[in-house]
Amino acid sequence: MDAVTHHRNRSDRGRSALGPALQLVHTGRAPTRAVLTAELGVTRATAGAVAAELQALGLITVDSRPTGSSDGSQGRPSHRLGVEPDGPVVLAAQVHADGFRAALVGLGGTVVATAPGCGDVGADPGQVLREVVDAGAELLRRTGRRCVGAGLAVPSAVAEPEGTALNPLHVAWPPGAPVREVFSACLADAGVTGPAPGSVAVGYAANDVNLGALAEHRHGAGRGARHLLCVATGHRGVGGALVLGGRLHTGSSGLALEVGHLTVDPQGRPCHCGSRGCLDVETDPLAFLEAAGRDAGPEVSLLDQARDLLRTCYPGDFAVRAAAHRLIDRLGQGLASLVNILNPDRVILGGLHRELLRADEERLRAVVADRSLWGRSGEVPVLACTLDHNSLVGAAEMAWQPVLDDPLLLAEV
Amino acid sequence: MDAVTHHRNRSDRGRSALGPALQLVHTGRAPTRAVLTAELGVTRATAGAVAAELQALGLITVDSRPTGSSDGSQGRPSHRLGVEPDGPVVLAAQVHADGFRAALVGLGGTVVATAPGCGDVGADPGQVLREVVDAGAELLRRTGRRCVGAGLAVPSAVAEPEGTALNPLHVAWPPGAPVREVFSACLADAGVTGPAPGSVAVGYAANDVNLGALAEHRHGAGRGARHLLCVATGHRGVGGALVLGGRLHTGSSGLALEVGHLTVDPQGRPCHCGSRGCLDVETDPLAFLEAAGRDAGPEVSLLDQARDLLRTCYPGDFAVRAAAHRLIDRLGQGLASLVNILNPDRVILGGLHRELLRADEERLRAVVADRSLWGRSGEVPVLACTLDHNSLVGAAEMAWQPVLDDPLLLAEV
DNA sequence: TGGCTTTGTGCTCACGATAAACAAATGAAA
DNA sequence: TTTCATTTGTTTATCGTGAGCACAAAGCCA
Repeated sequence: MDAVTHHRNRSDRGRSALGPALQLVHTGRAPTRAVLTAELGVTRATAGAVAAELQALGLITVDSRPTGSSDGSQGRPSHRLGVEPDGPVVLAAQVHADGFRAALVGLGGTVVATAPGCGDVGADPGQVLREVVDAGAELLRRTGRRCVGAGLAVPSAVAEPEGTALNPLHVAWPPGAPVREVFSACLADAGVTGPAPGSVAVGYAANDVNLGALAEHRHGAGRGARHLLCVATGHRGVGGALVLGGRLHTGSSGLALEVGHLTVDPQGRPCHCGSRGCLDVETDPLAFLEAAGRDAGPEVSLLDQARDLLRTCYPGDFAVRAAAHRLIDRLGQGLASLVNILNPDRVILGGLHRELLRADEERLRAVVADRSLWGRSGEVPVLACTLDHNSLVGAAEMAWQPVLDDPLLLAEV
Repeated sequence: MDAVTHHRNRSDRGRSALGPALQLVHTGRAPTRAVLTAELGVTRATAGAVAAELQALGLITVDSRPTGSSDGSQGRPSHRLGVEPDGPVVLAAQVHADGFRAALVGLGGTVVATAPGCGDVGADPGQVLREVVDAGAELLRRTGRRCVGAGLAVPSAVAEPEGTALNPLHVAWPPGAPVREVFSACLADAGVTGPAPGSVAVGYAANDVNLGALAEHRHGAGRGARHLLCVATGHRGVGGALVLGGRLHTGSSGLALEVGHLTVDPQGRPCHCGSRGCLDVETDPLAFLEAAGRDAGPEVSLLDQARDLLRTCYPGDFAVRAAAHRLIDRLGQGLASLVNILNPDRVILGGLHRELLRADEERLRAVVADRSLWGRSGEVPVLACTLDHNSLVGAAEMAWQPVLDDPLLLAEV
């Protein structure tokens, strides 16, 4: 009853290099055991032991006989490392304006199976989350894979540590809905398992743009960035996210990067927040449609309408071109403000913002460079996101995180 | 020639708990050995060994017989830990609009000796830095203390890793001046020593507001904050800083928190950046003086003029009150934007902004709360900075950092 | 075939931290 | 005062992790 009180403060479990090693393989930064050795900064013996243990846990593959190995260099070829394709998976879920999506995602961001569900999302979070969790559980049953966690992406800021959706604008949920709690309850009801054998999964929930940023950082356009800023607009409003040192920066209560009310046009349109010219009302799909003089129809999502309009009519149609330029300028102003505040080494755009970037990269980059201190002293890389369902993959990343931090969780009694 | 290549990647030197322990004592979070044991999460034996080693290095004091110890609790009283008052010091330097300041600072943020120097700062960084370093070296000679590093605070963003002053607005330096290089050269010329015995100090240089934030976080109003945002205005323009997890967030190239061009008033005054209503031109001392209808005289600094005016005429004089309210509202808008982006758990204001906070706390807090998402769902603590020379102390913190990370540097051959 | 180069593996060893028993220093109760 | 409970410091034995080193293995290249 004496020393026992001490050694529980920090995670005493686990070889210390096990987690970092798994992350390196997971993100593809350790294709061979030799690279793993160098990246970890340990001896070959240690790296070998670590790789063997991860292999024994069923998380990675170690290919000792790389058939047709001819990477040019001489010397003994190194064992190739990879993610175990038949290893455990996590349940990734996403709720968006047009329904939900459930998927099983393995290490390396591999989407193993997907189950989309369409239709309106009602006012009761419990109902949708039950549907999406059940869909995920069905996937688990069908594939017979071991599940080691679950993550949920929602179109709202999620307050920490409460786990409540503060501003679920695109869905009819009540503000403050306890999404994480409800998600966890659904997981327990469906019998979804967590990292430790026989345990029940705890539900992780976070904002979809944040999770998209996390996914892009690990498997997409953000790989290798130390300070990654993501900005995206899906349906209404604008979301932002920041990844610092491989981790999401969610602020002290989960509400960081709520960038929608940055002023980007002093003479702009009035916003419900009381100000005018906010990023939210100046650069979202509705703003684009209205600036182009088009009416927003209810049949397809605003993002799809705006994207189609931009793709089909962009350089030619005068109104569309003017609208695009208007949004690009406003977006550039907002990005410049964010760059001045956060000084990221990379910026990634999603949703309609990605389309705007593709429409005129030069113009957007010029605005950002012109309006930011760093832009004037160097170049700020502004890129399009590359993953198809980055929010979903990000939800999976969040669910994988405990295992990535301590792979031995999988072997615990 | 094989394994030798490995074990230099990470700092293999040193008991791993030595640095964290010193930081705990340094920041006052470990007043006794028992608390140190708990904070480190190690056994009493380990904590004892660590404390003894730090004492042997001459960094801390371990008082085994606390005279008049009556902290109420029963049980054997714990040894009191403290910073060694006669231990090593660092050379802290600051350049500002009205001259420079040099000081010797010990652990715990204790200013041991100070040497101010007044007058205009010329266009040659080398000249001022030589003067300030010489003044610091003179202090070292007079006191006979061991010097283990040197840090410099400048009124400009400092680009990393170049160490150049990008926008030295308050001094006549050319933009891009290589301050760190020049500072290091002056230190070498003056024979200022570094952490390792016999070594020459390398110069660290950073923005003054950033360093002030670091100092407030460790020894001032920011103690215990996990995500600390500081905003301050000294002479012209506004500076910001963010401390995350005990470390300054300087962004990928040192230019984070350049908050001066946030739009805080769409109908505001034009700014040289091309926009209008920027935080820089709306909330700095000159803005206040002009809003109050006063002419800025050249005799004393703008900050002093504005502060005096606010302190003497605030609630009574109508023009002054209106001007203060105008600035408070603009500042609140800017803080709200930053709170939405960074979601800090504490905000600290310096310079004239501190005076504005003191003039009407309620008004400022109300604006921040009303305009920020987090403010509406909770309360954002907005506080005044408490340290007298926080930039100077912050420069010392920066210089101490290598030792705080690895105290054994002091004992190296 | 025999260098050369690079990587994997099997040992020993050093060292940091734990665990556990014991000693010391206080307050509270008898 | 004596005794006990409580809390902390100290000592010793022990263990686990990773380093260091020697050697084997597996490819290039001549």
